[in-house]
This record gives sequence, C-alpha cells and structure tokens, in this order.
Amino acid sequence: MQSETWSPRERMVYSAAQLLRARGATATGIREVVARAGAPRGSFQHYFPGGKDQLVGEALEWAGGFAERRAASYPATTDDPTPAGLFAHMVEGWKAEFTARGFERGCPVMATAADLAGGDSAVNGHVRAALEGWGHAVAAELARMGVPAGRAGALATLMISALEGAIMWARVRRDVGPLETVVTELAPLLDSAARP
Amino acid sequence: MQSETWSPRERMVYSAAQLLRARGATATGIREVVARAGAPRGSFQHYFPGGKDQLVGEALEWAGGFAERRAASYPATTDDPTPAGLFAHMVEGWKAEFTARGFERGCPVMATAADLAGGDSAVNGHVRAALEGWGHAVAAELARMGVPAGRAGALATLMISALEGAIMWARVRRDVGPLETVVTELAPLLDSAARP
DNA sequence: TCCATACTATGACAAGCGTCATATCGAGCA
DNA sequence: TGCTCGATATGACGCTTGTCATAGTATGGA
Repeated sequence: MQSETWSPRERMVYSAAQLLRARGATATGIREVVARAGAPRGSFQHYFPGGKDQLVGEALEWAGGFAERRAASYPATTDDPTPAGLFAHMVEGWKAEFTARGFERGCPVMATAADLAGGDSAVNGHVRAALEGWGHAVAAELARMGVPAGRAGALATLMISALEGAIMWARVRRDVGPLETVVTELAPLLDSAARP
Repeated sequence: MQSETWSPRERMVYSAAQLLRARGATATGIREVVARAGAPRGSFQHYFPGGKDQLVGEALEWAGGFAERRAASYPATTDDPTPAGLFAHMVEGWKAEFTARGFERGCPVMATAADLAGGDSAVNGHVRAALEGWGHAVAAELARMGVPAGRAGALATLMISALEGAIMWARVRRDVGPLETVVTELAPLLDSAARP
C-alpha cells in the first residue's frame, strides 16, 4: 500500500476504496478503514470532517480516476489500436486482479451503487461522476479510433455495462470465464463500429 | 404485497427480496423485513431457524425463479421470436419497473453479490444458483430460436452481464437511457447468431 | 378434557456502528 | 520562552444489528 510514500490521509482513502470493493459501502466501517491504513483513529475526523460520506466520496473519485487512466493507457500498448482491443485491455486488468489476488475485491462503483443508488445519499453524486467520467474516457478512446461521435458514447455504455456485469458474475463463480466470454462475444461488434 | 393471499412466511421472503434490491444485503435488517411484511417478529425465528442467511437465500431463490420465468415468458409474446427480441423483453421489464416505481430498487442478485461475493458467506451458493439458473433459462430460449448450443451459453452470459451493468447505470443516473442503449447496440449481434 | 404442536410475543444480550467532545502532542514562529 | 495550530489520542454517546431465551396463545386430534 505504499505506506512509506503515502500520507495517512491518502492511505485512508485507498483503504476505504479496497474495503468498498470487498464488502460494499454499508459494511465498510471507518474503524476498519483507519486500522488498515495504519492511520491514527483521531486523524479521521481531522481529515474528513464530512464523515463517512466524504471518505467514500473520495474513494470513488480515486477509483474513477483509476478506471479512466486504465482506459487512456491503452493506445500506448499497441501499434494497431482497435475498439475490441481497448475492451480486452480493460477486461485484462480485472482478469489479472482476480488471478493474482483472488475474487475478494470487485468494482467499488458497482458495490457502492448497489448499496446506495436507491436512496438520496450524498455519495450518489460521486458514484455518478465516477461512472460518467469513466464512460467519457472510454468514448474518447473509441472516437480516436474512428468510431463516429454519436456511436462512441453508446458503445462505451455497453462496454462498461457488460464489464460490470461480468465482474460480478466472475466473482460469484470464482472464475474469470464470464470476463473472457464478454470479450469474445463483443469483439466483432466493437470492431465493426470503427470502420467508416 | 398480496397480504391477503400470502402467508406471513411468504411475505417475509418477498419483503426481504425488495429490501435487498433497495439497500443490499448488509443494510437489510431483519427487524425491518419483518415489519414490512406485517409479520410477527417472533415468527421470524420460527420460520427461519437458519437466521438471516436462510432468509436472504430464499429471497434470492425467489428472485432467480422470477427472472427465469420472465425469460421463459418471451415466446408467448410474439409470433416471430428473435434473440434481440428476447433481450428487449428482458430489459423491458426493468424499464417498466423504473418508470412506474422509480429507481429505488435494483437487482437483488447484483446487490447481494456486491456485498457478499468476496467472502465465504453461506449465501454465496444461492447467489450463484440464481445467476446460473437465469443464464440457463436464457440460453434455453436462445437455443430454441436456432442459436447453436455452444454459443447460446456465451450469449446468455453477455446478455445478463450487460443487463446488470445497465441496471446499475440506470439507477445511478435515474434514467432508463443505458437500458435502451444496450438493447439497441446488442440487437444486431444477437440476431446474427440465430442464423445458420 | 387433555395434551402436543404450531405459532406468536417480548425482553435481553453482546457487539458493532458513526459521531462527538476533549485532551495531548509537536513543530514553527514571534 | 511563549503561543498557535495542525495532527494525534482516547473515551463516551446513542443507536442498531443478529441472535437467543423464555414465555404465552391457539389449534386440532385423542
């Protein structure tokens, strides 16, 4: 957790994100977040006067940025970027996570949305921002590959939706199969959209 | 809630499912389930000696059966069944729900998976059973329309994954747009799989 | 009438939660 | 040396949670 280079505040945000991924928003307790961050308990209320909502909000901001950077990192990995390749790149990150670290941790956006999207929590705005920022990043990459502007947003929505569902399914089955399935099945559709 | 025709036990299972959908497994309290069911509190431990896990498990069983019946109900609604039509039928149920009752309630399978899929809760088996039962039901419908057996399962996985993700996104945005998007974008891919 | 069984009722338990109040520490600066 | 202020420490508050224990009531058969 980069405990040497990160500040206690950063470590709390990171720990919150990881706990969110594993258990969801409701089951994530600030005492445990603080303990895992190796941070002083008294510092929580110092850095996060907005309480749990603020902490969860910042964790989602962090997660959203991470997902956006992941999408934006794709073109540098290949000489011949394609929409299907982008999707495979996004999914590959999750396959690697599950293979290396098991299926304990899912997507923090989905976990928080499942818990809180129905109500009017202050966190809702952060969930939405993370999701739409991610969508815009993916759409921007698609557009760069020649997908028409009007289509890129729709395909980004489809890609992220399918990815989220496959992440859930993979965790439940403890098997990356569903992730591979959506990549395989979606590939021809995605690539056919890039041609003029 | 059919309070006249349903037994207290059935009402508790149903109420648990609805609360699961809105808040997730962790935030769903036994006391509230019982209260909403209009059931006596003492009856809970009588009907569910297995505690909360048993109640949540049965709620998921109920939800899985509901999703399977929804998929199986498609052929009766049209003279010319197609894979894309099946997917549209599945999504239509969610659009109607959101339009009529708002975005408070999502999918109970996703909500429970987000909370518990990482651990080794006794509920995990029920989540998995609900998901795979649903998948098999969808695959069976696809096969009936001429989708090759080897492909039907994969397409069912893709359809359910995309649907789950779109449900989440729709709730977060409080807008059925993402549901419509995945139907539109997936339609040609799905129908192209039905031809020999 | 008696009794077994199904169901209902209620109170208590330990544990956890988010939050708050307050005290102490430790540098930097006048 | 004093003062200030960011950061840390600790204890307590009221509340909710899942579960358990222990009653009471009702019903139906012998």
